[in-house]
Amino acid sequence: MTFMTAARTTPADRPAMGLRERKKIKTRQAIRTATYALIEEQGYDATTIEQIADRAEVSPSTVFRYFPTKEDIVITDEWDPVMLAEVRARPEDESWADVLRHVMRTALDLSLAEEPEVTRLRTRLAVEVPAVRARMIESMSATGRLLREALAERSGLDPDSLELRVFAMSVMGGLMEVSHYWAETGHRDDIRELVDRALDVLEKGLPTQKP
Amino acid sequence: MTFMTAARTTPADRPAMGLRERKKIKTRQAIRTATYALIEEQGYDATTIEQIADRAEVSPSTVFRYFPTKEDIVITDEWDPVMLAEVRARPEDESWADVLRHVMRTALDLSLAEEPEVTRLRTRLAVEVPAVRARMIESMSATGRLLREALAERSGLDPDSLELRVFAMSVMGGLMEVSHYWAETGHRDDIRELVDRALDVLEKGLPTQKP
DNA sequence: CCATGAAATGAGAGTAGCTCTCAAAAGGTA
DNA sequence: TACCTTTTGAGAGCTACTCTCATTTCATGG
Repeated sequence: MTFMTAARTTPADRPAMGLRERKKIKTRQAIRTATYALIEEQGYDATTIEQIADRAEVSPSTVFRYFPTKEDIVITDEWDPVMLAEVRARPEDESWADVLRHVMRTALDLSLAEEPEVTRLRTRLAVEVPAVRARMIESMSATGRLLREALAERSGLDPDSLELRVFAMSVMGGLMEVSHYWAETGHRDDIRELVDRALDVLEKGLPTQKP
Repeated sequence: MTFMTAARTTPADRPAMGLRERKKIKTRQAIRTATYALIEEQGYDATTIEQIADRAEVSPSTVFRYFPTKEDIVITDEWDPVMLAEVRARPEDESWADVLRHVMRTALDLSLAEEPEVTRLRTRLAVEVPAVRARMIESMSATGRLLREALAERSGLDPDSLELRVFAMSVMGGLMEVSHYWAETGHRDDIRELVDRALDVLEKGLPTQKP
């Protein structure tokens, strides 16, 4: 779910870490922050890795050591394991749509509470910058694989079957479109509500369809 | 539907064109042919624009004049208008799933008949090369917009509504996964059959789902 | 508290995709 | 043949990204 904000480090693992790891996290965050700021100021394309490195006070080499591509600086997230756990925690007899509804809401609430502007920036960039959108979809299909696993456990179907694969990707495609819609309409709507409506469509098909 | 083979020029418009336009088409085709050949020989990444230009006997500048990116040389297609017309030609009362079934079959038959190897190469590259996959999904969402239009006409729903957008993209996501599945399993299956199964899932949901 | 090893960083060179500009060549027209 | 337009090639330039190697920074055991 790349359009959500990246999770911060939980306070729990702070004391256990040495100086080294703490510095790494700080650097990572510095690069991201610098990138977001520069993009807000000048736009995505006009922002170069060199500028990012300068503002984050690291070398360009270091930027690439932390993020494989420029797009990844923007879209990387660490939510997948969280969401997978969330799925597993839902009751056995709940429908997949309700499971997703619940999981998405939890994730969105967290994300919007932590860094609402970043969440919005991300979705906006996904609409405006093809490369970012591409990378985002890419990571979405990774999430799709996880969703497949989860659905396989619940439905008893083979996770590698065409049916489950198609199903999972169609759900992801639909959810992706929600993020797009949200950004394109200027983030006016409540995205949680949009997600609910999308899941209705995915569950029950188009409304008021001709017989 | 980027995983299908690009349509050749129909014989009809051959005589009407001057030398200039005929040359352009030949150049375009030369670049594509050179690209496919080089990729088969050395792989996608190892193939540079310079090599492509050399083999196609044009300059690198010209390659970029014909195709905006390297990926586009591989995935560009001209099927969308054809498919849209095909959709419009289907009877009013046919379900969207049947419409898609029909249209997809027509397109696939054409594509497989004309250049089966290219069709396979494309789907394989979409699995193996992230950049190609990204570009392919990109063009898929353009097709998604067309599908939306078509579905709007049939259902009477607003083509810009969240519901229709989500629906169209979920269908495209599902169909995309078919292409992936096909390539990942070594093109062993009959893709027309895979498409049918996928549309069943999209229409009726997962089979044998727990109540 | 210091020496030794490991990990992180920076500097710099190199590749390739892609853009832009401008002059030469080829096609169309009268 | 002469003139205009379109297409092409040559080349310079930018930037994302990779790789290598020397230097610095942290961790650790004596």
